[in-house]
Amino acid sequence: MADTATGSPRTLLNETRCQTCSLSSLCLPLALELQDMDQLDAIIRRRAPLKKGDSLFRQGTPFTSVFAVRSGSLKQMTTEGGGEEQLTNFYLPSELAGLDGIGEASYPGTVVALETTTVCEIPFDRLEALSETLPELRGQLYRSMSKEMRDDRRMMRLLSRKTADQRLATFFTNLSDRFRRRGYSPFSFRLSMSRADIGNYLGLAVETVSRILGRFQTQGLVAVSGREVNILDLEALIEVAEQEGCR
Amino acid sequence: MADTATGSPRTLLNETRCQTCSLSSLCLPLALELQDMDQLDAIIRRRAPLKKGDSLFRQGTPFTSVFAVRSGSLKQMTTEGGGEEQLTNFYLPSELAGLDGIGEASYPGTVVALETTTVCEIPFDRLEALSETLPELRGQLYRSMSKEMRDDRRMMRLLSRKTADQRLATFFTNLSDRFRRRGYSPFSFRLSMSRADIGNYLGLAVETVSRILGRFQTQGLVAVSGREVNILDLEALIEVAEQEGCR
DNA sequence: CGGGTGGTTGATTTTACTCAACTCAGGTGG
DNA sequence: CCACCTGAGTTGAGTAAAATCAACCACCCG
Repeated sequence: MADTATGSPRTLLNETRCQTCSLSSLCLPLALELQDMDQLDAIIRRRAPLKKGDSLFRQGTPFTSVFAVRSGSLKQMTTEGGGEEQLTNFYLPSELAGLDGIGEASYPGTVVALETTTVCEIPFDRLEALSETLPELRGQLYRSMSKEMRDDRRMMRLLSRKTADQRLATFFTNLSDRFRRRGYSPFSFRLSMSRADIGNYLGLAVETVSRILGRFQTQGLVAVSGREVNILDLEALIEVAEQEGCR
Repeated sequence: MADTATGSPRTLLNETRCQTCSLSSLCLPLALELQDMDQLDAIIRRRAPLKKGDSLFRQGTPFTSVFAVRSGSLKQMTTEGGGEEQLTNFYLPSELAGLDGIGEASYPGTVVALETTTVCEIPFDRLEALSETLPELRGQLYRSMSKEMRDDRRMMRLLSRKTADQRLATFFTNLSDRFRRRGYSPFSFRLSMSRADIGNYLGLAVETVSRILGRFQTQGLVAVSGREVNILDLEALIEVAEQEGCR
């Protein structure tokens, strides 16, 4: 997705402050006054871009910071009892990774870059301290956390009640929506994750993902070529995603 | 579960203060000084007990408070697009319901009592205000939220990777553990939820739940009679729950 | 040019769902 | 007090959906 992200909304290199960041209206600064934004700005650490496959933090590593994605994308994975990995989330620009480590000694999951990705590191103790005097910031943090909880609930619903077709359709409409909100085309984008990632995330075998993508294609819902996606009939896709009483 | 909850750890009627509440070591007051606890205490509203089937709040109702369970148990459900209900959580004594509504205008789910249940209502604006001066309280709130996020992740893992057997085994070991932490027997308890609830929660058909319970019984893992559960071989149950590479 | 990864397609199998019948316990009302 | 009814739970038979196994393709990179 970063490949796309370096595109449309101008992502200037000197865009190193919340005030000038094109994502500020979606990210933590949302609802902050200019001067407050400066204060938040002061505690944020910019990091060297992550390369594809680099991990932002690993499961079990001491928890220190939450991270806002500036460009690119991340995936979060958890391993339990030495078993295989479960992919629990994708993070797009303006989204916060690491929230589920708050209050814990260590991160409960590993977060890895799916492509070249830049993030803002926000040391949590500093954020905590700052939020003591900035109610809006605190509120925003709560909002981010409870939003992630609601997203998790939606995901649980998807995993326990939806068919493979519905899962894929939901995945695409959800991505489309998130791109739209960020100012990118909701109809045409590049997937930064592999089919295996998608399958893992949606609780499906890779083969199933592939097959259903093929079917969607013949049905004229989407045009997929490798990781390039064109949504041809968003309405119909939403229809598939939400159709009920199928099982 | 309340049936059990009214039992062992003495639940006196005049136990109307956090300081004397047997759950304070698990609930929000955890890590608070005595005097701080008093302050929290002051904002908490006790409510008349809910009867089985009563709803604590309904999806779409304006968000005002979070609720700590004092005795009994709750289930949380969400309906999406007029579809059927998805059961997303059970709440036992000391656990907080409503966290996922924080920062939203309305509750994203409906919470219903599974049996006679008493709760402490904590108006969120008051909690917010109080947490401004009590870092420990704030931290505890963060911890509760991020814990729920981690539980959600575990649930997602369960729904997308585990077999029906593993799901049931996980469900029982998890319940057992939660009862143990609360001072009840980890081996013998009463389910406050129906088979349908369990199935809905675990993403399984009622019949499947029933069948697997039967199998567990013949395997000597548990003895189930109606809603009365005796765990006969917790080790083996954990084994089943965690076995990997089965699919 | 060869090896490897990521992706697709086909055939078969497995798992859990659906549909249906049936049991059981609790509650109600005659 | 008992017959009946209802809802919850169990059990069985057949089915459908997606997993697995296996082969194959295409692109990329050295």
